[in-house]
Amino acid sequence: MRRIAHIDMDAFFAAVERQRRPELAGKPLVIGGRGDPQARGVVSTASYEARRYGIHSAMPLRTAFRLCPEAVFLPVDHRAYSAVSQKVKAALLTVSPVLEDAGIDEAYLDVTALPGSAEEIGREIKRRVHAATGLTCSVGIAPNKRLAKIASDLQKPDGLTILTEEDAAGRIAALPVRKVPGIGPVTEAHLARLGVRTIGELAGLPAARLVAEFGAARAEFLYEAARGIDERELVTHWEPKEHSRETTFQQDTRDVQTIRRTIAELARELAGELRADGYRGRRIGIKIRFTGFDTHTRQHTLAAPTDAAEVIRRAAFACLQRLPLDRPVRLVGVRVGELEKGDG
DNA sequence: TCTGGGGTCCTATAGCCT
DNA sequence: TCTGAGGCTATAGGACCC
Repeated sequence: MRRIAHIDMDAFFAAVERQRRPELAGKPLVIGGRGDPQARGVVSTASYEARRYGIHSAMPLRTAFRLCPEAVFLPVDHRAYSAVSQKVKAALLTVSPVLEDAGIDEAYLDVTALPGSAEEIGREIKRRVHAATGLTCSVGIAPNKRLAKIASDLQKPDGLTILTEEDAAGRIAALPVRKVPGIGPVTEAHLARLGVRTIGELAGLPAARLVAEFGAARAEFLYEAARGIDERELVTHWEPKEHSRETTFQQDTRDVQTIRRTIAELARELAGELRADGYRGRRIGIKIRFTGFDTHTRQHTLAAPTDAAEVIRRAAFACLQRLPLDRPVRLVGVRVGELEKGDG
């Protein structure tokens, strides 16, 4: 039987900000966008004090401001959080060498081979993360990744939750299906139309019904998720498949020159990033989001991979020609895919 | 009224080939 | 030559994640 730990940092961005600005202690704190609650942007992290006002991740900053005007709003400082994130991952690697990086504030650890009870291992993980960073995290330990992630979410902040093979099914049955990582608002609504709201009810749906409603691949995922089945191994090495840059205008624009200039800038930034990371890509794409969130993409595959701003810009402009700009534009993005490790 | 930016993966469709 | 099945690739869109 495997033993997988999922580690989730508590209100990570807010915790890092509070650590370097102790005067923020105890205040509702909202991290997101440029830190201007009147500008376009969404909440990346809300401190627990801010959550009491109903503020949560992905909420527009303007809405958060309306809910709690006295909250402190700060811009996202990705570099600072990445630096702390590296310390967290380094601390975790002292516990077990089998680590999957699952984002800036979470990770999976395979702790199967370690001696001691799950409780002891969980406490040791939390102790080492705190010793390295001064921050708290929530930990879930279970027989697989999916259950470990569900477990880490059951008690937070600063929680430790163990799910065993025997009690897992019983303890997740009453949870809403939304607690399963991979079930989002669309699948949740679809299941609700079938009268399914909890993981236990999902487990009651016949496999054939799932296939009819969701298609084979999705049905298999739902079938296994409902039963706590997950044989996926940890992914300990990862290479990026694409790089992209996008930006939302503070006000929607119909001005083609603004759109072209922005695409050119994004292409230049993207090229710099590719060169810094040592990648070249063959697939160049653009994304245009119109007023009303109507989003379109166009892409083109080059004969040879590139990391040159000029080549990316030209291909992006060619893609742009294929989209009629007949409405105000909210967002533009540039993407480079089919990446390969460049040789200079 | 609103709804970021960086990604991954899956699906549908169309064209081409055998 | 026509028709059709199935595989493969390129493209566009969408769901989901942090």
